Amino acid sequence: MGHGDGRGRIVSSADADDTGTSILHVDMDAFYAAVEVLDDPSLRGLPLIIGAPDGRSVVSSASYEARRYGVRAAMPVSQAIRLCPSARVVPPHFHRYQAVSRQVMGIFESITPLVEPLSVDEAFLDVRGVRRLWGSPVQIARLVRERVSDEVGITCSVGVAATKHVAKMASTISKPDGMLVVAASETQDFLDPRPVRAMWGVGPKAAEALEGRGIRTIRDIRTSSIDMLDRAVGPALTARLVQLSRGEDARAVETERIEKSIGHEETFDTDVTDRTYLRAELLRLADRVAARLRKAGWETSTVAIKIRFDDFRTLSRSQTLAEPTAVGRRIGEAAQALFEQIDRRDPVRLVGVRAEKLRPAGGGGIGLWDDDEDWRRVEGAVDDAVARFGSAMIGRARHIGRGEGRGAAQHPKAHGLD
DNA sequence: TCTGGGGTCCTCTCTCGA
DNA sequence: TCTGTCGAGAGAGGACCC
Repeated sequence: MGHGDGRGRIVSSADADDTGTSILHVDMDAFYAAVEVLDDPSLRGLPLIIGAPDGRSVVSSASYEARRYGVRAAMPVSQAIRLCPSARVVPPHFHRYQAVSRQVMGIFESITPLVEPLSVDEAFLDVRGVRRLWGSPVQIARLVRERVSDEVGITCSVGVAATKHVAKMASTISKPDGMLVVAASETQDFLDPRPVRAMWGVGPKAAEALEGRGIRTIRDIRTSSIDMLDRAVGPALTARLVQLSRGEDARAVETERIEKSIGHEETFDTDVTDRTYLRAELLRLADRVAARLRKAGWETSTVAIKIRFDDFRTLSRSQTLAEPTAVGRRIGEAAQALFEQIDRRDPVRLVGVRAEKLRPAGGGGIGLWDDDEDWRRVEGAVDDAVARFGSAMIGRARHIGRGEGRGAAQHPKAHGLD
């Protein structure tokens, strides 16, 4: 999702030179905010902040009207409201965004079978094989933009280039509601003056390390010594950045993506010291992970937990299981055992459980447990928790257990229940 | 003035066996 | 039998992406 506010936007004309290009990067403009406007047109033109208005939530997306005040994704909602007090804060509706995303991806797939979704709101398209059907890459980009606008009612931006990296940079620069074409022969001129931070894979830390050595533009990366780059960002990133800085990017548009891990984590409204409650949370998260594993037909052979303390220091622990499993109880027990290894007793703000090293289910997990039985056990655990923490928790806990809740979990202390 | 959630990938350290 | 070395794999932590 783009973080910019549209300043510095560059777009191409409809008859731009697209020689040597075949990759499109399509990115929806302020996607979550656009879907909210779609569903409630009275919001059009208002500064919108998509994020839970209470607790410790952060901005998931913001309309361009809000971005002009400095509001950015991943910023705490409280800070965003201070920057833009007139903004309307809208809680996110993720199921709705996924539904609109499916509609948009359907349009892409009706144009080319080579579609690689990157997230809910962006995708790469390889249009090499469909030129005779739809025309040149520029004509296809225009078609995509028209169809998304006409059939879905939201705008998108498209980068057209010879490689994925350049196409992605181009779409970012053309936002919102634009198209930028970089012909193969113009790639180096396009890349050279851009800041290192604009490169895919260069975040705040890498940018700081590079800029601290005077490496500020992509041209600087291209012309710096490998030794200096190595010292700044390490050999793996150096190799990648040097290639990208030359416009070399052999990555194809991949239509299949294999999940490598599945996890859940939750930040509490207020920090938690009660270890019994934290153990129960781990079990609940493990159940959600296990349910997703079974639904996807996977088993896990490694369970990892994440604990974030009140000072934001984060620990992780992981363990390889004797046997792969998709059973919530086994994952939960492993998570709880890992938790017991952590000596620190400070207040905890977040707990997470993740299943790693996935493999297709072949044995014990599936078949031993069905969802109904798991739910009976979850309901039983909820009843135990209610007995322990008070009845006011029951509605919230059951909602969370069924995956209906979202955002920060509620500790009973937050309600003054214990 | 506080810092979500769901992921992937990389680096470093440690352990273990050859 | 002891010591050193090397590679593989596991585990921990961090950076990055949307």
